Amino acid sequence: MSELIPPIRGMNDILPDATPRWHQLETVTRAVLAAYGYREMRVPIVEKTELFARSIGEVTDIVEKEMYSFEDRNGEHLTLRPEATAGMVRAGISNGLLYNQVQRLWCHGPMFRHERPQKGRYRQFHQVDVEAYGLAGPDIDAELNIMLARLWKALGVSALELQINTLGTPATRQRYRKLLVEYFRRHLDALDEDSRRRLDSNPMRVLDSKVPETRKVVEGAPSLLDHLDAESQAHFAEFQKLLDDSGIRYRVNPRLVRGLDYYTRTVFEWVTTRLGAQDAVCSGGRYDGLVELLGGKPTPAIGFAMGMERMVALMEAEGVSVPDTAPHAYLVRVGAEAERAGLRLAEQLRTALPGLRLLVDCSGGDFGKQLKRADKSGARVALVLGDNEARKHEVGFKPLRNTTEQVSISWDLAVARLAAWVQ
RNA sequence: GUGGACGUAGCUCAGCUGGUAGAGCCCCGGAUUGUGGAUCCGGCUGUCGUGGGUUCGAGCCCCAUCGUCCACCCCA
Repeated sequence: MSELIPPIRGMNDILPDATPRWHQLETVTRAVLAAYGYREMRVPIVEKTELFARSIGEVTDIVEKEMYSFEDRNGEHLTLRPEATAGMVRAGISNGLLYNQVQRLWCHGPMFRHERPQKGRYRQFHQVDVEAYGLAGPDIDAELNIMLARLWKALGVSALELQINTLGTPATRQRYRKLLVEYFRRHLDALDEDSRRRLDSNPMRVLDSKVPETRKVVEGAPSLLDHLDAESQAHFAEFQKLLDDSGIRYRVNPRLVRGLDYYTRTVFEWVTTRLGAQDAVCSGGRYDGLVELLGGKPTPAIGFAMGMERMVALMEAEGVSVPDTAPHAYLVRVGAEAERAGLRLAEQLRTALPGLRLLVDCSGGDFGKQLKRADKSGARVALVLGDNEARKHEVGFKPLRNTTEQVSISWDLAVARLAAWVQ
């Protein structure tokens, strides 16, 4: 044997036992998004590095130390996307989708961040990314979360809490930032090292600190909610009213600060207590300035990203059942005539019954061996074909999950029997 | 990037104060030459993560390295 080539750290293979769960998540998500008028778009996984640097923010952790960046053969600086919004906006502008138009769009696929892997955090991970463009009012903010509440219900998960906050306009945020920095500077001694560092790079993140000492200081800090401009305040109030109307429960979390620079006004996060430290399953917010920042016409926008690995983990944790993917029937063949006839029978069944999952034993052996495999496959029934049956155009119909006797029936009748199990 | 725990068969794991590697599951064969499940019998599989070092001798001790997990940081 040759030398083994190991997989890349933090990048997972999603194995056949796991894919039914992923399909379930994708299928349900697709249906809910369609019900709200969202259309799928597919964009490249690689973009120019500049796109992410400009949109996410030069001084964010993502851009400073987490991106998979490289030079291609032409010397262009490219990056594996660390998030989807920048590419979606770029594609929207490139293709004229965002000019004076309302668009409800979504995409899904892999994202890449060079972080230390842990539970719910990987270097290649997958997101469903949803974006609404051209809508400035709080009703779309609310609708997105109403839609998410419906999605959670459809997926069968309940251990999620909605947290909301507002960051105001860039102008108010800047003013507030100043106040905040001044306040923290007065209490510098009480701040931990990380928080001191953040004071220069991203002071609002200090509000999110988990260090007890720092938390005490944070409690006395000025709140952004008290320094909002009137319009942002009204927007946030209306957003909450609409959530109330829909019976969506939420908690205002003044410390909720998104890590990406482009967020404005409404931000939100659906969190769970069931997944350890990486508790945010879905989060997003408004980014009214991003389209313009990337060279488009000023366009209000709001969106969110759902972490698929985290959602899959939550579904597992909550014991959501997975659709059965075991074969409906397992065909065993013994004898030269039966072997040939069996393949014809299998094709007839598949033609007559779209959706039928039929496995033909091609490993050989006597009836005992093949039936053992039939049982292991999880099939409901074994179709038993020997030369005797083949000559008479019949097949043994042997239920494997109850004690019903095997019967010999015509091929046509086999179609009718199996039809009941195929949707 | 920081800290801690852990890497032994395909999987889950045991392996004593350092003495030449084991169990269960899985898989394969048989009991059962046209019939699965339960039971019984037999069998296969190991760069002990990798590379060094200490030692007469290393799965065990030391160093380095890679990986996994958990937490920090950050975030989906």
